[in-house]
Amino acid sequence: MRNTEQRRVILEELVKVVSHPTAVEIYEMVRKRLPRVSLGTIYRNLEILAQNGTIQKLEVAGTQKRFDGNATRHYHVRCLSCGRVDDVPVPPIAAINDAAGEATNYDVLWHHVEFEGICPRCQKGREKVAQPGGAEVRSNANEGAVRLSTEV
Amino acid sequence: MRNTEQRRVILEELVKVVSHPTAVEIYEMVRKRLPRVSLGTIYRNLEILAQNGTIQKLEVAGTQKRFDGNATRHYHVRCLSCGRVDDVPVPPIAAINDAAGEATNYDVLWHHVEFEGICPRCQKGREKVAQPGGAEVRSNANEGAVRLSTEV
DNA sequence: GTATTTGCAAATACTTTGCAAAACC
DNA sequence: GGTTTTGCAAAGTATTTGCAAATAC
Repeated sequence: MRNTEQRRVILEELVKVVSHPTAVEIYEMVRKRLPRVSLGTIYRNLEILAQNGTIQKLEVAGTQKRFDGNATRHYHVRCLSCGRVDDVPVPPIAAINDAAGEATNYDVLWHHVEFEGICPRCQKGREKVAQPGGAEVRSNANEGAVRLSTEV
Repeated sequence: MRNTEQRRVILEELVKVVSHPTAVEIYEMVRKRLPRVSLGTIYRNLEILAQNGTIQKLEVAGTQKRFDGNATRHYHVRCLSCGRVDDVPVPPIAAINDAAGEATNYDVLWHHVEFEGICPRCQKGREKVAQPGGAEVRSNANEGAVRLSTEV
């Protein structure tokens, strides 16, 4: 895999934010640094990076796929009002894979959890806002950004 | 809401199967009984029935939405090999909503769980089959079809 | 009789792909 | 220099919508 500027910038921008942007949102972010980048390149590279395990492609509710610069598996929560998607810093419950396997005879490998609710902003009256309020910078500050524990 | 034949047949066909068909699969099922039905009508009615709470629109991984004639909330498992989606007869863990709420400051209302693994058929060698093996009739037989307990 | 719903077709939304030129190693 | 990747544009897939005719109540 070649180290192209486009690929590098896409990854840098995605890792920089805690939001879970769509391909088009990433396109807008990258375009500020590489104005001639194309949307096709964004999609191609996000796919490659996801295959790689460098990032995660999220299959959350809604029409667009979202991408997560944190490749460690973790749960997500989606705001029913504004659509934003946040991480849920709670240890994944690996044990339920076995229970599901017994109940279905599937060989269960993993699971995804998507909580739904109302985010703190929307609780404070900013209701029915369609657009998530732009990309937020990833930080280690303690603004609810509890560290994810390792998978159980 | 009017009781049209199309709407009635769509619901009947959906409730009849344990698979979680896509709109196009439902279209094919309904078309056998109402050959002149249109795909637009299928989409419009599935949307109405889901709003209603009569059925569920599932946001599972993949490009197409799937529909579930069982409106009670329950978990699902998806086969990584053939793509089929089955119910997981395990009681939902309502308690984790609170944990997620505390961890994120969201007002968490509910959650969805999607297990992923390999279904019994694919374990037996039928690998890499793209098409789920057709609609299966819903039954109360004990072929793994454990009754779902009520939401906790 | 009137409002809802249908079938049809066109439009929309998101993502993928073909191809020649450019970039990487 | 040969292969991978890019930008661009066109195509593909899933879903939604406008509208006149048909249907339910």
